[in-house]
Amino acid sequence: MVSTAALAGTAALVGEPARASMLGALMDGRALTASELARTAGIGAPAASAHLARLAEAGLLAVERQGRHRYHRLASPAVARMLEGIMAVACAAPPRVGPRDAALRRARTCYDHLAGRLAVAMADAMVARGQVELAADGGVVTSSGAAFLRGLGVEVEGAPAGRLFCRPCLDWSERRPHVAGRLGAALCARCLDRGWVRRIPGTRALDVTPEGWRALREAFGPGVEEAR
Amino acid sequence: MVSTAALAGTAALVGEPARASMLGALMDGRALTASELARTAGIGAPAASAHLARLAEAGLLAVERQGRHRYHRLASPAVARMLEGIMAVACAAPPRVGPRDAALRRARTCYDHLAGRLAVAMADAMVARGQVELAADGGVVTSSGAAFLRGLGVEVEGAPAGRLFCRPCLDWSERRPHVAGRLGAALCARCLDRGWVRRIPGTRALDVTPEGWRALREAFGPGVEEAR
DNA sequence: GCCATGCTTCGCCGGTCCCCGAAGCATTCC
DNA sequence: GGAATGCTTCGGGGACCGGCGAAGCATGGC
Repeated sequence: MVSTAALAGTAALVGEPARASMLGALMDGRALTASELARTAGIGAPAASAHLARLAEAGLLAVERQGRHRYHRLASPAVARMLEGIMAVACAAPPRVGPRDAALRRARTCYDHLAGRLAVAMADAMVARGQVELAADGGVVTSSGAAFLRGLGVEVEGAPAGRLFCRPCLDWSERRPHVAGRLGAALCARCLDRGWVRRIPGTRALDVTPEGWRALREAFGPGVEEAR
Repeated sequence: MVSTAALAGTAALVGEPARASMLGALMDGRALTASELARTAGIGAPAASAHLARLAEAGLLAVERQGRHRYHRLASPAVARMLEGIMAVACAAPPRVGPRDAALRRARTCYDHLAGRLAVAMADAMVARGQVELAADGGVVTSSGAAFLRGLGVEVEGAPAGRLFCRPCLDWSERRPHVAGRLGAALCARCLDRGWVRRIPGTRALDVTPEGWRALREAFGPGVEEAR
């Protein structure tokens, strides 16, 4: 029973609105300062300081001091995976999903990869064309998929035997899988640095540029337009 | 911000010692009655009833009434995945891992598959022999692996294109991946019904029978003995 | 029909923990 | 050096939540 205490302790850290809000803000993979996180959570500096100290102590956050600022980020991909897992359960529960956060539902980052309708549509397109195969417990990129991705400028070095792996990640708003893992991260990075999508400051939501819609349509087919 | 409230709510449900204890007890995939869970958590019937009602309401548990008993089980594999994810983070944090629960660390069930030293050793053996390939974000069974598994009587119907998928699951006690997913479940079931491992009542720990050690050694090589 | 068992609801108590205001270091800029 | 900014520590007040005991429905066995 020693382990369930640890389970409860970690979950309790996430199970507090202010802390959850901070962790959610960090899910895009960036590092934020203590005061930015305090503002996000809607609490004062002292309370934020205490929360952040506890999260860091427990190994959920990594802290980096830079001058008189303290930058906080998720300590590891495992933490992001944990948060994704909780969100998947959290958003499966309520029968009625709020119509809010339309921008978030359309396109957002999920730690290091894309999520939302756009990401699901991209995954669907790649699956339909036999470029990737996704199952509940894993996914692979086929050789035609590798060629397609190379054409996009996405280079993912192979996994064990030269294969390309991609982890499926249950999209909490769409409730269908999108592409995560190394491939998801590379794809997201490519979309950002080609200017196809842009971060919307202050949120995890993403804006798809007009050029982005053109390029994505050309690469992934007309299906992605439905995410618009 | 609507989503972080849900995140906090779900995490808070897990973040309470009594509830975490109950969820932990259900991680072996079985269904237990309310009173059994109350005993496990070390609380009275009224408190347990309230907790279970909340967990069911939130969609973490599925309840099935059978006569005057109420059987509770995890509502879905997603819930188990969430709990695994939290455990992985929880057990990565504390630098000192208690020497307790030696039996749990050796071999246990993890929802529907095997975990602990034994499971990691089995995964290692299969990887070393090129029967499965595991990466952080996915895994596949090779054709030689499929033949090996068939020989064991483990039949897993193919994923998308006739491939066999196996999800890697970070072992919270060993901090290395073992085999989960459909393959993990099938392997675990096979070990149980051949009498190689037996459930130890009242815990998720597993006992490996003498015959089990012989059979596992023969199938997976001498490496598994080190888990003994 | 009656009792026993399993689970739930109600009312109350107690502890935990989360927040803020004020004051105290640390770092940088002028 | 002095002032401003960013963050932390301290102390106190308040709210939330979990636990038990007693009593109230259900279901099953005799």
